[in-house]
Amino acid sequence: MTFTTDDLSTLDNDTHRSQQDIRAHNQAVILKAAEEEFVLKSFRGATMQGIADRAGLPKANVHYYFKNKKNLYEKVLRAIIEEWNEGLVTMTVDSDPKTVIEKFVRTKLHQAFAHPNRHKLFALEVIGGAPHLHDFMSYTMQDWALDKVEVMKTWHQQGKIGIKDPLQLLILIWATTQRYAEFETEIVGLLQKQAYEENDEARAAEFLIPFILRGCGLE
Amino acid sequence: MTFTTDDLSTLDNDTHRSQQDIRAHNQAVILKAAEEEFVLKSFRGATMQGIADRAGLPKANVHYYFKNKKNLYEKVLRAIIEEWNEGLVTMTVDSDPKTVIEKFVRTKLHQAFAHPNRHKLFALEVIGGAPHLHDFMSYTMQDWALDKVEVMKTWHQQGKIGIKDPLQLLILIWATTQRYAEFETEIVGLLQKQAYEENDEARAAEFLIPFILRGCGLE
DNA sequence: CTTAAAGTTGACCAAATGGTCAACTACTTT
DNA sequence: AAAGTAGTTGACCATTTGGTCAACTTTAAG
Repeated sequence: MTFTTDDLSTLDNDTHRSQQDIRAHNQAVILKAAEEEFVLKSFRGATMQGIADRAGLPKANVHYYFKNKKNLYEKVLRAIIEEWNEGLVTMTVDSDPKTVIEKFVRTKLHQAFAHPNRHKLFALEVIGGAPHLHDFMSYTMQDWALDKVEVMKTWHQQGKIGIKDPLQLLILIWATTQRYAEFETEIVGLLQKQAYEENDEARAAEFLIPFILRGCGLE
Repeated sequence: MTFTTDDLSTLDNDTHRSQQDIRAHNQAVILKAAEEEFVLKSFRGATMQGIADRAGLPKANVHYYFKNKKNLYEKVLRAIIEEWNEGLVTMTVDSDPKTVIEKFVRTKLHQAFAHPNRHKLFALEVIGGAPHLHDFMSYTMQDWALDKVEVMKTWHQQGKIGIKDPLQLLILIWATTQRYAEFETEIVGLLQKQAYEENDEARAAEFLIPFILRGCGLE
């Protein structure tokens, strides 16, 4: 898939458009609509009609671009995995723990605020037993995680970090960063706002990073 | 509601049972089945037939005890709110931060391991915009949270705690404890197990409590 | 300009599913 | 023991919804 979900409004409806543009544009519009609908209603609750309405297209047109609902859902999930891969931080035995951890937290937090719906969808999947993400979680993610755990264990042996059980640290970092996306509804309420504002990401980072570094015995 | 979901198998099928027992028993069986089905399939994806099968009863019998699907769902949600209320920790300006925070984390963590499905269902609700929990979150929860934030702000002014922005701490504690329930599938995989074992709660506590206390500048 | 290919869309269908109901059985009360 | 109440259940119905299709319009190619 080569299209993007950014800038969906570049092309006018009454201008002549190349078929390539039409494909890319419509697929992107549909994917965005589907993402919203799936987050709000979950897989079974989302309807093709609802997605079509959100995309401003007739239902049959959605089926023209995506074979069926499951296929569309899996295409939406793919974006999640791609973003996950972008968040990988290189972490070796020789890295500086403080630098690496700070960068990792900052990246994850930024992704959470940038694409909350993707994180929500990922969470919905995992909570429901990850039926569509099973392979990804059993291989890609687990391999990456256990490798990083080994690195951090070495750090601990070298006295560079005060964490005996790095898997728990990894879980904590994922939990605390992704939380701002997944529980947006709750947190926005606690902040007594209607939606996140620009500085909320910075406010979270300003709290989280020193907190986690202190927790690791790193300052 | 006065029945409980514990000990569903006390009563034999071929013994004569009082109608009171029958009611309590069947409602409990159905609620438990519904909880599982709703977690796995979400509200719309769960079917009354599926719940009935899981409960080992005909579908019409489920409708005999619960007016309709929405009603059943709301009854399941009620258990969540009740558990939430049990997790409240008294926290006043004069409390000892270390004691209170440790107890709070431990209680929340214990609830997460004891009733993962309830936490998953709560998360599903919040992610989907909390349509059924809106009042609870806007009043009960928010009042409690903002009150505790004020207490912790006072602690900070008194130099008893190194946290300027206690709301973020509250979010972090909820995130890290509830995570073990919500992301059970993922974490169990990372632990390379089929399911949590007895010591996994202790292992999480052993990591989390000192980590959070250090983060708060409390040891 | 003509032919082919791509995109659009209203109408339609089959399956799934929430909910009802009437007939039936099992308990409870007097 | 008889009458009344509570619980059980298969059969049924109306609605929703994923998916198809054929007729139609627009863009591309020769």
